Amino acid sequence: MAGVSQSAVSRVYTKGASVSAKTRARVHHAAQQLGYRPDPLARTLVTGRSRMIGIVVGYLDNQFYPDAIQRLTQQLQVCGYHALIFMSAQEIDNSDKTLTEILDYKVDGLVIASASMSSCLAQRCQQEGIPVVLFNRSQDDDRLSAVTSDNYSGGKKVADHLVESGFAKMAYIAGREDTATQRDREAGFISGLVRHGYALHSRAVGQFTRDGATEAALYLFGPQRRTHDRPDAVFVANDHMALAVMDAVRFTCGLSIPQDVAVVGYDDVPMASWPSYQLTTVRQPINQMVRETVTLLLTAIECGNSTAHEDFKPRRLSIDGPLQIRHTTTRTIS
Amino acid sequence: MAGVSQSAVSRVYTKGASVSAKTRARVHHAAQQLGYRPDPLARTLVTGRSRMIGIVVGYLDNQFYPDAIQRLTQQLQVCGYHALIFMSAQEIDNSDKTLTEILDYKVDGLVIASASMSSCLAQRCQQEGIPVVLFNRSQDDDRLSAVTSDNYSGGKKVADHLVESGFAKMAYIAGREDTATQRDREAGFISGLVRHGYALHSRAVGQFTRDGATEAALYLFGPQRRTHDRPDAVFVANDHMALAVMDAVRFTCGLSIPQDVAVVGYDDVPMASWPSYQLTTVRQPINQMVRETVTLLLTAIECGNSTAHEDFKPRRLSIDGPLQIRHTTTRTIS
DNA sequence: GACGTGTTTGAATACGCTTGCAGGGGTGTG
DNA sequence: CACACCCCTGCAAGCGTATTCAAACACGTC
Repeated sequence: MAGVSQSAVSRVYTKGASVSAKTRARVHHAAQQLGYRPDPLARTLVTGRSRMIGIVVGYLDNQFYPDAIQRLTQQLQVCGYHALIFMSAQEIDNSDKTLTEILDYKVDGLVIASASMSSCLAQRCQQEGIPVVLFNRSQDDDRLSAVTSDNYSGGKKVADHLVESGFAKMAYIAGREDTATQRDREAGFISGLVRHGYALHSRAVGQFTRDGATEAALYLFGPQRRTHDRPDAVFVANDHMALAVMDAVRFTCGLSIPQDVAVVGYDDVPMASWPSYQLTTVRQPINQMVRETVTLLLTAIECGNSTAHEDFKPRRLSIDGPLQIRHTTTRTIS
Repeated sequence: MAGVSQSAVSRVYTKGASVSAKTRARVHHAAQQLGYRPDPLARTLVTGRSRMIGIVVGYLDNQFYPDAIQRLTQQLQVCGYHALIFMSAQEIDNSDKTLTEILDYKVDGLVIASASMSSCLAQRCQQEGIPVVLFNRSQDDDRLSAVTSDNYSGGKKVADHLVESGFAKMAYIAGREDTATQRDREAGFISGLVRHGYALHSRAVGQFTRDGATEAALYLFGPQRRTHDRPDAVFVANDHMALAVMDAVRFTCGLSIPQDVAVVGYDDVPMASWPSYQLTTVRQPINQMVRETVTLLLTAIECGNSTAHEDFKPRRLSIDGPLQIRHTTTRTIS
């Protein structure tokens, strides 16, 4: 040491502590020379707060998630928190192991962005006293905070656009049926169609996976379909699947987009704007969603810390996102 | 407590400790009822080992990295370690902040997969006593372990394939010039060309970014090029850029692949096999690379733990990967 | 029953930090 | 000068675990 007691040192590195300018300078100087830096782990041990936020994510194939993780991480870093990323394998028996792992690491809060994570799991975390925010995923249980884009309104916008563009036989390719995200997008879409006097022409399920979407596309547009029985537009529950659908439609079914079929996705992942796809899609306002998620989570953390952690009301935000119109729905008038 | 001392409990949860079957049973039973589980943080505090591995990555736009992270995480989990992911913003002044953050979290080891991380940073970590393995990235400093695919041999295979397929005016689009990965791929490619009596026709730099690659493609294939001065094949330093090149070549330059230009990439990311691209590329044997990386790292950790941590020899592995031939280089004989 | 051997066990200490508490020195007021 | 008051500071008690050390114990043997 160089001059003072150990508690003085601690206070230098604690935000709201009272230290004279003189000792602070001395400590800083000594720390510089010794290369000393306070150990956050030991700090966690005594304060109970780790300044780590867990991010639970299912898979990274869908470019939307790497993108979201990247922004979440950065935003958290700005607020002095660090992200701890958990990959929840989609197997069910594993989810319990994941849970205990998360609790082990004493994260201060949790962002769950994985549709494959059982819903009770989130609840259990919440009950253990750590705040949870669902990201791009909602749930019936309204004790959980959630941030999503406005899926219902998004679906509706797609319907409006397709009708206005002159398409008539609208199909839908669904994600996993057990997710609210999927339900809302479809409900919005169908309600939009109905409002214009249309009904859903046909439907298939793609499970949010590329393979599932490919299969669904083959079902809707494969050679077994007669031309008059074939949809002339399809809304796919997310971009990850929509890109697969475009590939299948073009290269397996030999149809052209948008002349034979219009395609619309949801998310506006980077690839959607690539020249090979030029996919019309509903943009998720990801920056805003990330900001809200972090705000919500940190508020809950502060709140739970200062008082009994029951007084914080969970909120469910759904943020409106614009329809990004690109080539897959713009018919060249011939 | 239910019956025994605290040290006994500790021993129950420590691997090589001697506990009678009776106490073990009693402790387990009590733990079950109390919902007790040992706190890994407190354990870390006293043992100095956290069972966490840091993964440093620059950006996730290039699908290769999410993919790698996913596999690394899983592989580490199997070995009882957990991955802590650090996103190093590419700004230089930030890298120092990143470093201290990493050291703060007392990771047992580090995988660096970010080309944007200054090389001295890795060294400093190494000097602090935490083992480092470079992933998909090599370096002149041979005190650092590294796992890469055999970039030189990969480049050579590309040259062989292009020559054998009858292409003659070979161009190359480079990544960031300051990376060994880039240098090796180019050197292998050129040496391969030379061996067949060819020379590099032209060259541009894409900086491993999509925008950079687009620009490079425009330089090589834009309208200012006369047909006779235009390459008929281009090897791009990675798939992420190669996809951008394909888009630019097709949609901006109006050329067709592979009739006007053949394109080859490196990595074999999932998108390379999508019907829209069908990109010929050198496959990175990612599973094997991940396995080796984890093995190397864990060995170093064990080693450094048992003895003075200087006896572990850094190793540099480069694993051979096959050329995946697809449509972008298969000229239909007309 | 005494003794040696090997296995369990508990008490004590350390890990690096925070924080409540009380004492010490300064300042302003009566 | 005495008093109250406030700002700093050091002391000491933890936080939940691993680990050393010596004591306790079980068992087999002579």
